[in-house]
Amino acid sequence: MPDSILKNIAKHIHLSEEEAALFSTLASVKTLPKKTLLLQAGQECRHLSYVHSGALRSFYIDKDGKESTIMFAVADWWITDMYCYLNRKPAMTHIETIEESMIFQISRSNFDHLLETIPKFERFFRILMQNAYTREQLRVMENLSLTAEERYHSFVQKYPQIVRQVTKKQIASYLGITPEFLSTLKKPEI
Amino acid sequence: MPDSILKNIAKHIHLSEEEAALFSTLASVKTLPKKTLLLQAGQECRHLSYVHSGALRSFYIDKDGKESTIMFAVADWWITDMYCYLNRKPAMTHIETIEESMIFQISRSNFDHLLETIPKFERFFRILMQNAYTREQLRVMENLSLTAEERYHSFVQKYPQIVRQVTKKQIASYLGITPEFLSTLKKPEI
DNA sequence: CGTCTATTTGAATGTACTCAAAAGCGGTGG
DNA sequence: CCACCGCTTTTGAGTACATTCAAATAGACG
Repeated sequence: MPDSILKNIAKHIHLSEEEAALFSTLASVKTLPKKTLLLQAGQECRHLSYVHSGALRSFYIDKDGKESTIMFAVADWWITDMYCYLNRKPAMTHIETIEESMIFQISRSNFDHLLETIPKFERFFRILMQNAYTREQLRVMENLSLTAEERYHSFVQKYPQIVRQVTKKQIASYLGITPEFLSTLKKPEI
Repeated sequence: MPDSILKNIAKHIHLSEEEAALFSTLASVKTLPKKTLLLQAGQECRHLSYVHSGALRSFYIDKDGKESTIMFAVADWWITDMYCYLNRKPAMTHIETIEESMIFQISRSNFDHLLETIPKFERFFRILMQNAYTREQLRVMENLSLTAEERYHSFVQKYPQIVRQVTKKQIASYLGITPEFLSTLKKPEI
């Protein structure tokens, strides 16, 4: 088991050897080929996933069949349908691999167990949720105040690595514009 | 000191008498008239506020002077410029009272102190952040997949209380549309 | 009552969309 | 290794949704 995920955790809390060992027993590794559907809307969302390598995205399909990308997750990111994972509701989103990916998964029951046995994880997930919240809030702010072109440039600047790993069509669906329109926009200097 | 805030906390964690008493010493009460500016963009964001009564909003003013409402906070909601509060950065948003309001405030240093002395608060804020995150993510999803009219109806259905306390102009700036356009939309049945 | 802001209405405009089609690119099989 | 297939990206014409600007009306507050 690569220790990328332990390093990710160590950014915010310190785990003893035993705690790290316990944690390792609660997470499982998976290697998934490109274009694998990890979660389907309507299903129970059983796993919180940490991306060791590769790239995934979560997306919503609306009543007209239009896809909206909710988030991308590349190396060192966490991804799940958080609302449905935490509240044991049927998933609203789909999650798929964009390329071959190696991930670590924590089931919902192991998540609860983790919080009970190692309360420090409350702090870890508090910080994780806090960062996710402020990131989403900034996204809302940009959606409200920037033009499509400005949002595109901001995305490229903020997430250059993601830009390398996903298609323009996927970026368009993240920004809330059509691929045709994205292609008319001035290309940003990277 | 009214115990609305202690009840809010009790929704997620149990505090002993002593812990509740300690908490009370770390929060301060304020009563603010209508249209009071609580936080100004550029200033340090020193406080996390819980709304006992009244209504507040946070908003961003972009380079063209356009206001975008980031969030409303009515009774039993928490509000601050979270990113700037947590990272001690200058505020990006303004926060003002919409009507006379009574709030409880926790300073950034008392926040840290609280987490250290009563670790249960890590859990409380984890849940608070988690709810805020999933709420923002749903908002992003709706912004991407719904028309302006659908978003308006969804807002009215989700937050009927907020609709009663704020102006249509403020709702328009939350939805990312102009007041003129909001006024042409079909009124939802409440 | 008078002033200030919010709300509504309408005309002209613009941003981003749809639809169609061509060009580019990557993966697969012969 | 290269030709074909499917998907992505680009380009363009016509359209629609939402904006800006202007002005009238309605409401709130001192």
